[in-house]
Amino acid sequence: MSAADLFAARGYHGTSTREIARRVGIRQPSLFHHFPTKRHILAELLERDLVPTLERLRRHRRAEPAVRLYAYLLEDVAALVEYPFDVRGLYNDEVLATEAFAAQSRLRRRLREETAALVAAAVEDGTYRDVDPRFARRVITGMLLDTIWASSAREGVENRPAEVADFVTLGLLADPGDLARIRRAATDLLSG
Amino acid sequence: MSAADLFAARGYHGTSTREIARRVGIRQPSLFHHFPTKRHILAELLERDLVPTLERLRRHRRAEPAVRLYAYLLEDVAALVEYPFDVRGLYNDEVLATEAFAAQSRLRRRLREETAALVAAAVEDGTYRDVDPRFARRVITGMLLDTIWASSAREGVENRPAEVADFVTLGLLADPGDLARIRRAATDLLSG
DNA sequence: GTCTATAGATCGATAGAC
DNA sequence: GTCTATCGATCTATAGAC
Repeated sequence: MSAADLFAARGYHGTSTREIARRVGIRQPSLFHHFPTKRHILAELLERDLVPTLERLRRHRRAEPAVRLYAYLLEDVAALVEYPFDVRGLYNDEVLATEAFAAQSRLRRRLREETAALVAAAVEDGTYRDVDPRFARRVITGMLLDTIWASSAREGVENRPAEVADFVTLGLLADPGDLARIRRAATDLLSG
Repeated sequence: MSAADLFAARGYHGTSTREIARRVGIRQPSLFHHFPTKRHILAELLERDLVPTLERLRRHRRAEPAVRLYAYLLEDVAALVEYPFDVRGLYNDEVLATEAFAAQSRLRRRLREETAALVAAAVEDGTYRDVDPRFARRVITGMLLDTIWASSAREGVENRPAEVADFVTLGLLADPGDLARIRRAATDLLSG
């Protein structure tokens, strides 16, 4: 569904149902046979992004927090780079605060909370230095979103997951010498 | 001018000239006495953000690259947090690629190039590890934009500039032990 | 499930009085 | 420099035939 690309590039209001329909190959009113309103179209696209992302974050529950976060970053960036549609910019619109997107907003809040909790746990066990988990969470989501700009800009995308995971981990570690160990544990987790 | 808040929150297309006019306290057609088109309104707002940002990046030309970048981050985040209007989301719309915004796109490209060049110089002199300067540039702009979300969300904003500068520098340094020295040099630069 | 036709609202921008 | 009035385009969504 390339409607997401339109929403991402031009925003919710800048994307007309006529144009969405044209990309799908039907006429504008035919859209309303599949979706009750324009908002429901965006809601489904958001859902299709948020659900697997949250699922990735929740994997490997038994691993140590810093390793889990590293593994999550590897998987998430890899997934974003290969995405069937362009997510960037999907989340920058005020319409998302609307009643119609309540379910998606809940998913998004949960994603944020659980990311911050993971950081907090790694601070707690001494692996990370004493950073504000909400600050770290914001850095991470900011990097993830901006990473996607890169993937469409097609610049050396192969090792980007490792770059992102390394950068974030280095910014958070109490002892930077831990990086190699964490990286190894995370890749073991994913390959095993 | 609170029109920027509207553009930032709802995107270019989601912001009507009627609403902009209402915030300014005049009627919609009166706007067109001050600006020839709606696009020129956004163009001026972009200009008002980009020009001082680029100026900040260019300060302290004689300092070493890693120190300059640290000082830039301190100043830029501090400025963003105190901004008279909300910049977040201003730069996420496809309309910016339009002819009407050619001048602002040039400014923005220059900002990106010079940031990447600063990173490249710090890699060159051995202060930073061997990261892709464009990747680092993207991380930095991603963090800066996402930082602003925090400022409007009003969560412990006082030491955010230092948090951002520390995080970015730690993610880039070849020797994390350099952080204290660079931080000191940068604050000296700004106070001196 | 797709179509044509169109309702009803809102958009950016202009005309012209004051 | 602000106003009222309004044009013409475009928008989401509905009605109803096939």
